[in-house]
Amino acid sequence: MAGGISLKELAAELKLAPSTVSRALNDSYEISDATKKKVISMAEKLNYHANPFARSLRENKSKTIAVIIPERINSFFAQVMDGIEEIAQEQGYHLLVYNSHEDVEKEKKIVNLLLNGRADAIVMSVSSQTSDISHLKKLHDRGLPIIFFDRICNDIPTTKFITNDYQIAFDATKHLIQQGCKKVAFLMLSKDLSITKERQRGYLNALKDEGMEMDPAFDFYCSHVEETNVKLIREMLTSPNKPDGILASVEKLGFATYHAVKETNLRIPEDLKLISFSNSSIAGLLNPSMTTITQPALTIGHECAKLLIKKLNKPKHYDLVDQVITIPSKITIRSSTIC
Amino acid sequence: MAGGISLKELAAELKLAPSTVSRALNDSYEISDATKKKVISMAEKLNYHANPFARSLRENKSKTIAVIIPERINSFFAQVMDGIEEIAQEQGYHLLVYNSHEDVEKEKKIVNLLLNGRADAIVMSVSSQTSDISHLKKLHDRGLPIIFFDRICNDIPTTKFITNDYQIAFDATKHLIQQGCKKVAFLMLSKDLSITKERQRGYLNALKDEGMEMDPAFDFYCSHVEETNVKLIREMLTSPNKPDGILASVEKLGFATYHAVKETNLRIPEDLKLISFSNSSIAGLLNPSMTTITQPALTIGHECAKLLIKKLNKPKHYDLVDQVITIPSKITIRSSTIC
DNA sequence: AGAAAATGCGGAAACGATTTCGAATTTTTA
DNA sequence: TAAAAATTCGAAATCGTTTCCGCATTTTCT
Repeated sequence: MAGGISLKELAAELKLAPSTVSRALNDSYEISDATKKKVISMAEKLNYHANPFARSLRENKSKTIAVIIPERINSFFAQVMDGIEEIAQEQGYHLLVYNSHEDVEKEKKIVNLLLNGRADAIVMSVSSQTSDISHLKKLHDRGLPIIFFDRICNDIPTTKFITNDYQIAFDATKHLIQQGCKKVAFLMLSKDLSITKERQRGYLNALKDEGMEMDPAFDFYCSHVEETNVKLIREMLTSPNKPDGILASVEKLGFATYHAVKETNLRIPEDLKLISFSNSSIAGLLNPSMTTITQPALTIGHECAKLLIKKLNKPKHYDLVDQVITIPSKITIRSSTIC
Repeated sequence: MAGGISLKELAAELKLAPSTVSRALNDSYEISDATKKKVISMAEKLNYHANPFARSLRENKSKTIAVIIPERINSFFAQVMDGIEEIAQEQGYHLLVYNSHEDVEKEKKIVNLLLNGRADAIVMSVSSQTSDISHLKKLHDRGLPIIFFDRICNDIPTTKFITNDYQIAFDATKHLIQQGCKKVAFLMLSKDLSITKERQRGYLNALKDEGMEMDPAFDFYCSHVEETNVKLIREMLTSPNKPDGILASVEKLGFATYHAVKETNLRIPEDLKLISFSNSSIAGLLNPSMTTITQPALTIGHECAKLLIKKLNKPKHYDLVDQVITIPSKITIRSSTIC
């Protein structure tokens, strides 16, 4: 820093030893209240700020948490980020944020960047392309605390936070069927994703539970290219064997369906009922408004950060045990599923 | 780090001096190719990673840029972030991200956090509450490079990136009038914001240019509380003296207007025409689809990062001269402004 | 061939904080 | 009042890099 003053200079100004000044600023019991006052007021007067790198070097911790998300323009991830930041900030932690853009190669690069200890811990949701997890294993093997949320890695023994993916997808599918859907399709990003597996399981079990056959054509894989998805969905919706209900396993596919329905003579909800995972407040603005599965994004962020910081503050007392913690979602029924 | 090996240990393993190893890894001309090879291969074998804090301490730079935005759930800011990250990553910079939540007190806290040199530079867009800028002045006076975008601080002599706020608001207002609007209202967040000043100027000048009187009731200040805004806008829209056109100066107010219009017998665009600043792809999904002013968010992010990194890499050769760089927006005409 | 320059590397200081160890002074205790 | 204990502070080591300075050895030049 340009005008920065060091501890040593501050000590000289006070005619004290650097060790004394350091202790005074850290409120050590070894220092008298009198000198503490002196030191603190002089520090303020001279605008002293401890160099974070010197401290990190010495203490071997950076008070920094890295967060890796697969996309930024996504209300769910944005809310989780807000939740993490809220807790982190009140605990004096800083956030290093990375966007993998659903690209496993980018994700690997980011992970490699974090191998040097720049961050004390990691919170992440994997990209939809991530099936090989050796890069994440390496991180974990190095002893870096890591927590997954939403799109988790079951093979890495640590704590994960998710929503009740299976149950809520089950409920959502049931809801569609109850509203009269005979042919329900399931839209997903990638079969490797933990969330698609669980949500798909809920979808399939709901079908089975209702004695409905499952049409393989309705297991609908999408890409991460918006235009392609819209085109594919539209093709499905205009084919002879078209579904009359859709469960979109991620927000972007819900919106893509609305896009696809436009320039089509299909009507929602009369011809097609739609329910989608989404945390966007805009769902209620669409016409017809969209029935959504809303994840507890802020809470997930809070819990991730709380647990991680507990672990970081007392490494011996807390452990990131290998478990999956579930925080339930809520279904908000709107016009896209009821005539 | 747990399994981390230090430069000294690596040097011992190689039977070389730490200085030599450091130079070899940094590709110094003083080291022969032979030993460079040896050092590099051994470093890879032993999984050596340079401690970033030791380096930062020594070099007095952190390869880190702090970004402060007023809200995260906002397609414009999210896109700018993506743009910044793209350039930053390819130049080896990390991003520390903070959300001020439109709260000037939070903004001050964040800024104070950055006074210790944790970040080499700052990119920011101020909160809507920010009128006193002493905290930002302090930052700048300390010599920390700082760049503003969108919501800028004219009183701080540095480079700022904005869009053609005046002109595009002028054009948008003209567009509304051309579509038959007689009474156009202007929705804004806070009068202190640089963007509202410019956009309002464009709006007012367009009215004047068309010989239209400006009704003070149509200068419409909103809060940052979503529900309040919706209520206020609805009241305006159902009052005797109601506008037939609206220019929303930020995305969230455009959406709030759609919300307000619901549960009202007003029709867009027949009774009310609306154009809003927005970078959301969902604008096209609304019914009727929303005419928007789309800012070059990604480009703004790119340019901020490029300039800042140029400055950081060659502090002597580049300066953050006191100027405002304008990158034009585009109006995307959709159904909310044409019958 | 002898001086000058270039090459290749090691030693040690420095960055700015924290902390261990120790010492001096003051207070308490017997 | 002498000894023990508590209080308060200083000197120096340490974290892991980078870099200034120095020193051989080899190469180049005249």
